[in-house]
This record gives sequence, C-alpha cells and structure tokens, in this order.
Amino acid sequence: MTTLWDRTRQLASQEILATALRLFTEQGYDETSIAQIAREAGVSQRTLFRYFGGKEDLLGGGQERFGQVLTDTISTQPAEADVWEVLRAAIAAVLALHESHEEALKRFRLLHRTASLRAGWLEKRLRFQDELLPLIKARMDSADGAAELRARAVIATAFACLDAATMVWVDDDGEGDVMDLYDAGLAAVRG
Amino acid sequence: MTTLWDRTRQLASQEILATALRLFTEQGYDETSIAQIAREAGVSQRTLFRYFGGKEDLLGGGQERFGQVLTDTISTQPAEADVWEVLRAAIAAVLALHESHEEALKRFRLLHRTASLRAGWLEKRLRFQDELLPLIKARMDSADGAAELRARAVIATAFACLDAATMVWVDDDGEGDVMDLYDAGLAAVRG
DNA sequence: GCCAGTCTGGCAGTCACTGCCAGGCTGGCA
DNA sequence: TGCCAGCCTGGCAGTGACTGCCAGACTGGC
Repeated sequence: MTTLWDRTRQLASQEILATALRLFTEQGYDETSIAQIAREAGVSQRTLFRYFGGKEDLLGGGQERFGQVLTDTISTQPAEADVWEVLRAAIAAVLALHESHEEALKRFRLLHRTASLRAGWLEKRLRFQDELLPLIKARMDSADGAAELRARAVIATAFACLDAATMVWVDDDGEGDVMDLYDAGLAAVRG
Repeated sequence: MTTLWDRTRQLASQEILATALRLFTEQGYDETSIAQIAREAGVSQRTLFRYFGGKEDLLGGGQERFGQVLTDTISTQPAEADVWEVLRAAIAAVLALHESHEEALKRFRLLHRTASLRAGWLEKRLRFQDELLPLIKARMDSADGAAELRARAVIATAFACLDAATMVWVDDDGEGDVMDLYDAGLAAVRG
C-alpha cells in the first residue's frame, strides 16, 4: 500500500525533474546550478541529492532501466537468431521506452549539445556494452577463436550505428524514424 | 631561440606530468588530488592549472595532437582509396605516436579502469569523429543520398573496432598488436 | 641598471557532492 | 488517543576541481 510518504516523495521527485528539465532547456545544462533547481523546486540541496545521485541523473529519461531492458530482450531472443538481429531487437526495445517524440528529442538534443552530459552518457553506454558482452559472446560461433574480440567489435559497432542514427535524427529535428536510420547506417557499414 | 623561461616551463611541465603519472598508477586517479600532485611536483596549484587545463590533461599522452594527425593522414591519402583504407591508415598513424609499449599500456589501463577518465576520453574521441566527418563524407559515394549518415556510421564503426581492439589488448596485458586486433574486429563486423 | 612584460603563488570564491546532526513528521502500537 | 521508534528533511561544514584577481618576483631587452 502506498503511504503518504511515498506520495510526497513521488510528488517532490516529479517536481524536481520537471524543474530541472525546464531550466536545462531554457538556459543550458552547465549554466544551471543545483542550487537554482533546488530553490525553484522548493526543496533543499541536500534533499535533491538524496533523491537523485547527481546532476546528470536530473535529465531523467529512465536511463537506469536501459541496461535491464537490453539484457532482458537479448535473453528472450531465440537461440538460433543472428547476433545482428538480436542486437537490433534490443536497441528497438530501448527506443520504444521513450515517452513522447518531443520529450525524447528535447533530451537527446541536450545530451548531444552538452559535452559533460555526452561524456557521461557514453560512459554509461559502455557499461551497457560490458553487460551485453557475455550474452553476445555466447551466441557467436566459437569455432574460430577471439570470440571476445569479435563480440566486442559487433556490440560496439551496433551502438556506433545507433549513435550515428541518433545524431542525424537530432540534426534533422526528429525527422524520420531512428530505427530506419540505424538500419541504413548498419547497411553502409556491412555493405 | 629558447629562453630561460621556456626551459624552466618545459622542466616544470615534465616534472608535473611525471609526478602525476606516478601517483595515478600508484594510488589511482580518483584517489590522487591536484593538491598532492602540486605539492610533490613543487609547484602551486594555481601554476599547475595554468600549465594544464585540468586534471584529465595530466594523463598526457599528447592527445591534443591526435586530432591533427588523424585529419592530416586522411588528407594525404589518395583520392581513389577506399574509406576503410583511409580510416585504417589514420588510426595506424595515431597508434604510432605512442612512445613506448609500457607507457602506452600503463596509460590505456588507467584510461579503461577509471570511469571519469574513460568518459572524458570518449568525449574527446567523439570530437575527433566530428572533425573527420567532412573528410570522409567527401570520399563517399554521393550517388545515393544520406552520405552524412553513412559517413557517420563508418567513422563510428572504425573507432568502435579500435575500442574493442584496445580493450582486448589491455585485458591481455599488451599481448599482440593493436592493429591486428583492429583488423580482426573489423573483419568480424564486415563479414 | 632599469623598465616593461611575464610568470608565480596565495587568497577568495563557485560549484558539485558528501557526512553529520538535530529536529520534525509519520506510522504502528498500546 | 497518546506515545515511541523510525524515517525523512534541512542546515552546516568540509572536500575537491577549478577560476579570477592581485601583488610580488623574476626575466629579457634597452
């Protein structure tokens, strides 16, 4: 059962998140201080840091779930499926998590335009890749060696193409479908 | 002509760099404070920050040159060369910049094991990719559209394979040649 | 030997982030 | 209904990276 505490927490959390996203888009990420967000959201800095681990987490978008969704999707994929198919399905599943088109575009734009955010995101993405490694490795032909290297290369390439797709998508102001762009990018790579 | 100032600067710079690398490898990047490096190198914090923009730059390795070397190598490549050949040459040129095997391994290990450093490095690498974009785009078949996307995907894939190669190389304690691993990784991707 | 330009160190301040502590509110229990 | 235990909050102080400012020292050219 949800207690009053839970509801209060939920409310405060949403208020903080909304305030942060508003200020970030209005004046930029680096130009917005934690103090300002806390003030305008009506909580103390200390509390804000208790709700969210750090400034980057205020962008929200539920990135914590991404890792789980990726691994889950891959695990439920048929054993005989091609690794590229498997990765495609995982990426599609993550993209499907985004709420609205506009929100996603807003967040992605912020992400790609702010160096510090971009760095943090890339780092997080690399951790996802590490989590995927054993799953993909198990699905690779273990006949010729260097399965680790090949698995790493394939995973990294898939994300690289997703990166390219996302960037083009953002540059075109959300024109077209990210998944189509991903396919086109991968096609350009694999010939 | 080199003045006394230049020589002093050079000396101080090297002393700082050496101290930093030593402390980083001894106790870890995050566990080493700027104050400690400055103290042990015999300069003030203020001066240290004047020599090097920030803590990340203290890892050295001449990463500033990388962008220049990449673009230069690509520019001097024959016009009819395949984009993959061109990118391979550029990556090989950058790898050739590393002084010694041991130093390179030490730096790479630090880079891959420290989240904050890895994030910064990935960000820098992304900027290199942006610089390469027009050069590669110009070499792509402009017949079918989406040259931007295809160029982005190809560049990102090349770096992704380099990433995979470097990681495996570090995990194997510098066994084998990074370039060979790169070729193997790219082969796994392009079939 | 002197002046101008440059480099240096120290100080104070900002910003993200953390530990600690006292006070307040909530939820369950008598 | 009253009360105690437990969680939650805000404030305060501290750390670590980084910047602006200023005064003092040193160097290079005249």
